[in-house]
Amino acid sequence: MSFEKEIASHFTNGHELYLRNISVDCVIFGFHQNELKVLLLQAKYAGIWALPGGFILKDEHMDEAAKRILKNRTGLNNIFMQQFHVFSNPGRSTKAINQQFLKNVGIEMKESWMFERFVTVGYTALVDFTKVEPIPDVFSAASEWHHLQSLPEMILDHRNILDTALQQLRTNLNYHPVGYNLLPEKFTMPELQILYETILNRKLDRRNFQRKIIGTKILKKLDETKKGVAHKAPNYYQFDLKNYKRALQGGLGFQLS
Amino acid sequence: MSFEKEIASHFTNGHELYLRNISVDCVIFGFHQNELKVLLLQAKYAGIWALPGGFILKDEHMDEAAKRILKNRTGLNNIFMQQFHVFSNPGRSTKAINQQFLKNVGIEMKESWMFERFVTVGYTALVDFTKVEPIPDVFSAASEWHHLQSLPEMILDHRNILDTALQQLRTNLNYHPVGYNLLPEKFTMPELQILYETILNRKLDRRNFQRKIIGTKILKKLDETKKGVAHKAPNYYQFDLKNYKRALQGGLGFQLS
DNA sequence: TATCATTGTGTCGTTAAGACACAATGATAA
DNA sequence: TTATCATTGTGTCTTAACGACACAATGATA
Repeated sequence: MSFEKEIASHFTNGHELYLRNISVDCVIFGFHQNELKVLLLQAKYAGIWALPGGFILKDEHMDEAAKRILKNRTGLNNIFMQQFHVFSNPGRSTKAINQQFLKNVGIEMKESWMFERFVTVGYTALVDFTKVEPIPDVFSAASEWHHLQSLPEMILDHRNILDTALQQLRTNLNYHPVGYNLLPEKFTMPELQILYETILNRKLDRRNFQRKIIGTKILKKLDETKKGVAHKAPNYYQFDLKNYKRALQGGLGFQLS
Repeated sequence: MSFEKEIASHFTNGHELYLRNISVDCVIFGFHQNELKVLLLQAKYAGIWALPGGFILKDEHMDEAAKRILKNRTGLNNIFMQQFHVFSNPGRSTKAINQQFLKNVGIEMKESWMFERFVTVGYTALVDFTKVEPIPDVFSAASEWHHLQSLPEMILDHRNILDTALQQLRTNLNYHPVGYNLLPEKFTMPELQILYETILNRKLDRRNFQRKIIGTKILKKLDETKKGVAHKAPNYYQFDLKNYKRALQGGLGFQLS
């Protein structure tokens, strides 16, 4: 299908596929080494940035919709995702933006489900950005990882959604284990600590960190040290997946200073 | 407007007023003395029970919708409410139920926005049930307070919504102050403790409870004791509204054993 | 006036967490 | 070959929060 036809079809018939007035926006955080980024899409023509989002199929659980969006923008499966808040400002309509978009495509349209107001549900995900080749959606010209320190202007309340998600991500470090899919199979304690420090954007005490993480029992200590490093070789660990997944559901419950 | 006309109008034209495919369900907990109840509506004809719910007006914030629903079912204003979860099971459609309802009213209808699937956002509220004269909505024959220990069969996933809300209410005791609007202007420490014990459904240590509550600074100790009680007269307290409201936003952060 | 259930206040031990010290390690440089 | 030194592994000390518990004060009732 040509681009124009795809767009026209989406605006005229999309409401036969999707629920109306409700959308899902995903705040996909990307980590690697010591960097934390977030995936943003740049709209065609307008150039403004937005969170990857989408709609809920008529016969689809909202969680599935979030996973589908993640899969379509990153290619990743089986990533832990969580709904964290509903954003329902009455001004959440992209009517003007969408009409301008259609005009640029060369389509005239008076009415569309896409012109209506959307209540949106925010989801978070945390992935390794080196394992992702970002894929823009049909409305976007680019899909890129952005440093949290230098974010571009964003559409509607997406900046607020992002900020809320980051808060939630940080709070969740106290309740949910983090690191699986983000670190190599075998990793060292300093590597895990850097992950936490990067998310929190502050330093943690090395010794107290180790004590707390060990206390959660989500790690298995391996009989192996990292080779070829200057100075003392750190021990390798790997996640104890059984305890890790239990903690994902049940929670950890410690406090990071 | 006659009942039949009101119903017919709602099913045929309601989507001009409200957002589609999204609803709000309120879990309104009621407290008094040492009892915790929840407000449920009994559907006309079918007799099954449901949480008070409703829809979001096209130009209304979702929080306002929740407050409007609370106001309409209880008459209460200015009650602290919180969204706590989105329920989006693909099977969340009341098509069969609504068609049966219409049949009982004496209306035939093939299509309606009310037959579609709804994603619903759960809200919690906690009120004094002696200050409420429950008002059924147009679909309901009765509106009653139910003990949490003896709940009737409920529509769709409303029982699950209620259980999730109760969990959230209990967890929130550690983060948000509770009691304003539920206790008299002046109250005693044992009265406040009973509120907490009733919500948690377990006993707390009297002395440790006092220590923690005092630590939050949400109370002002009055120079007055309760009169006419057998045994030692307990002191009166009242809420320090400034600190109370600050804690409502910012959180408390203690742990009840 | 004694009783007694209840309230006000304090103490003790345990645990979790923050701050910090010191020995062990192992590649690198002298 | 040996000393250096940044980094890691492990432990201790102190403080704060909290659960368990003791005891005196109160005030209507018997």
